Amino acid sequence: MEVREKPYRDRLEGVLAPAMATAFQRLFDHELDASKLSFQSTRPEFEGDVTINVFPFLKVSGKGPEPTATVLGEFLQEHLSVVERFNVVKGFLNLVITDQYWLEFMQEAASTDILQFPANGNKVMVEYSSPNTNKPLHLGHMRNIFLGHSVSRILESTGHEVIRTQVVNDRGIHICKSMVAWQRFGNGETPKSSGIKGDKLVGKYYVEFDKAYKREIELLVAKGITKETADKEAPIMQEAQAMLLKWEANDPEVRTLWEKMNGWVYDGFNATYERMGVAFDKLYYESQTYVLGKEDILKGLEKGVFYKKDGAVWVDNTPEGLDEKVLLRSDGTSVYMTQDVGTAIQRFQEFPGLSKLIYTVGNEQDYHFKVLFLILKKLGFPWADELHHLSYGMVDLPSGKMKSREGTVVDADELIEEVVQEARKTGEELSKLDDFSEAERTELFEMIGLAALKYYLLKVDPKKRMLFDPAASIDLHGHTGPFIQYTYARTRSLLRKAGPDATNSVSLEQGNGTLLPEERAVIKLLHQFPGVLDAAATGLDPASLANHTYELVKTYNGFYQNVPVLKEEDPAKRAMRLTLSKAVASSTKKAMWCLGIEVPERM
RNA sequence: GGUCCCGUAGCUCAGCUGGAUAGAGCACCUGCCUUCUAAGCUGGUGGUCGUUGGUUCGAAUCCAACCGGGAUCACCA
Repeated sequence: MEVREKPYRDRLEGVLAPAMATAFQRLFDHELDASKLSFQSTRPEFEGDVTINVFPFLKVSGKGPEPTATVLGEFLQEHLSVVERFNVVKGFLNLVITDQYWLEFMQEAASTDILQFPANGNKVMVEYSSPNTNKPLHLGHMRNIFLGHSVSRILESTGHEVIRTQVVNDRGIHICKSMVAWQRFGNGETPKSSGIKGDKLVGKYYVEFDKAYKREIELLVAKGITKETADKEAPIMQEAQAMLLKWEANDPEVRTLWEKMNGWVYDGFNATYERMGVAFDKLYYESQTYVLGKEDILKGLEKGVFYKKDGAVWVDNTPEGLDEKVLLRSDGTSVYMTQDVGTAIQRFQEFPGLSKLIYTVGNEQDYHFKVLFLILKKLGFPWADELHHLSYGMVDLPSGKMKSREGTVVDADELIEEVVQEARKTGEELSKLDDFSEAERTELFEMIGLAALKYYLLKVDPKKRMLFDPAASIDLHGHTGPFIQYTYARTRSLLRKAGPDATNSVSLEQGNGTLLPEERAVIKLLHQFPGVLDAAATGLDPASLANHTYELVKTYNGFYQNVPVLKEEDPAKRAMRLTLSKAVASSTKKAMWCLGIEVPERM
């Protein structure tokens, strides 16, 4: 059997699997088919820690389920010191792992960061957020941003070097609309003069544009012009289109206004990002990247990867089960796909050694990315296989889909303020914070509110469409971020009271059978944590990490409620339980860091 | 119409490389604060895992068809 490539997957399996291979040689004179070997946690109603299912091996053993499991169990018990004893139920071999093993692992988890893997030399770029500059960030962006940010952290924890990036969609007809409306109706209003946050102000004029546009269409239709014609001929729309042309022609006046209004938006975005606790290492602006890709497409045309039809350049993806797609219009201009091709190429040139590029973009663009990756593969770039679309589902509201046109979007700033206020309300009611200064309270409530929101959005499988329930998102009880924070604060409280040396006298020499079920359950979840992190990194899935963290702290709460720690008189047991609390504290803190969530010392 | 995704408790979600009696949270009912933080813990109610077939020792999990919901398929971005 080969050495496992992923030592973090599960350490026990790393010991058990080779022993199983040896057992197969000796007992059955057969190679073990490792793909059929599966380990699972023993169900709580049976005795044991790890369960091996022997059904797949009955042909090889030539025996029934029970005898097969029994001989394997005897072999493992005899050859592995970590196997204390075993029992067999039907085809299930339940192994009891020694307390010694669990205690040693606990000690390690308390003294080292089990959720930090060594650097592996891989450089990964993660793109997320990527907003338009004509309106403020909303709930949809929040899922995107928290996801991308969390994935970045998870990748860092598993040893990758991460470059966080966003493409700011700063050009195009949408921003021209805001600009035209501001010119017409703004009377020189600025964020400073109005006290309105920059992105909100520009968003306001985007809405003003739409209103004026609709009025003009109505007027034209009233004059007997068809709706279709009116859509095109409304003066304000023509003005916006003229402005876009001027922008492209580098008209100084338009460019100045554009820079001014985009500047307002960036100030607004940055304030929101800062409150969210996210940041980027590298920004791309579409005003600079939209010209990219044209030459790459032409090169592809020369190589015969693409073809010309009616003056336009096409790619034929029908052999791959997709469609044909235009890459350059017959007038030679680019489409959206063109610049995405060019941008990807540029990034790999700019960052030599970049091994992976992850796009955090909604699943409505699944097809787009399929085509993009395929085109880059056809162009022969070896890194084309390392492109990933982190595709996430839309966020629905109880009232249905979010639509910016219909004003049903949930504004990011408002939502954050709401959850923070809710945290404040609850926090003040519980009145545990009498000695906190106002500044400390504010910081704490900010932390708790954001935890509620981030955890709420991250605990659901990213791939799935999810429902945003406002009441549930500000809930601080149950399966929530604040619940996890609360448990962390409990562990910190214990450790503070115990003093700095409290965990020093922990003894690993305790006899087997002394570990309580509550203690063992917590340690086992800690033991699984590195494997969960590894899987989360591989699957770009913060939800699995979020759910495991919840399971851990929930189990710890059961321990806390039923087993004395500080009040335990036996110094060895007391030290052990404090060490366990320390391990839970540090792992929980790190896991929450991976989710982009901070944890408080007290709450 | 083609392609892709999703249907699990009243609601929101886990579980899905096939394994033992399908799990949480919310909601509802029930106990536990003179004791380490009750933002907690305990017990209970609640399921044809969309439907039907197939694969097999074994299917919520894999395959097919169907039903229901969504996305996407522009010389748009």
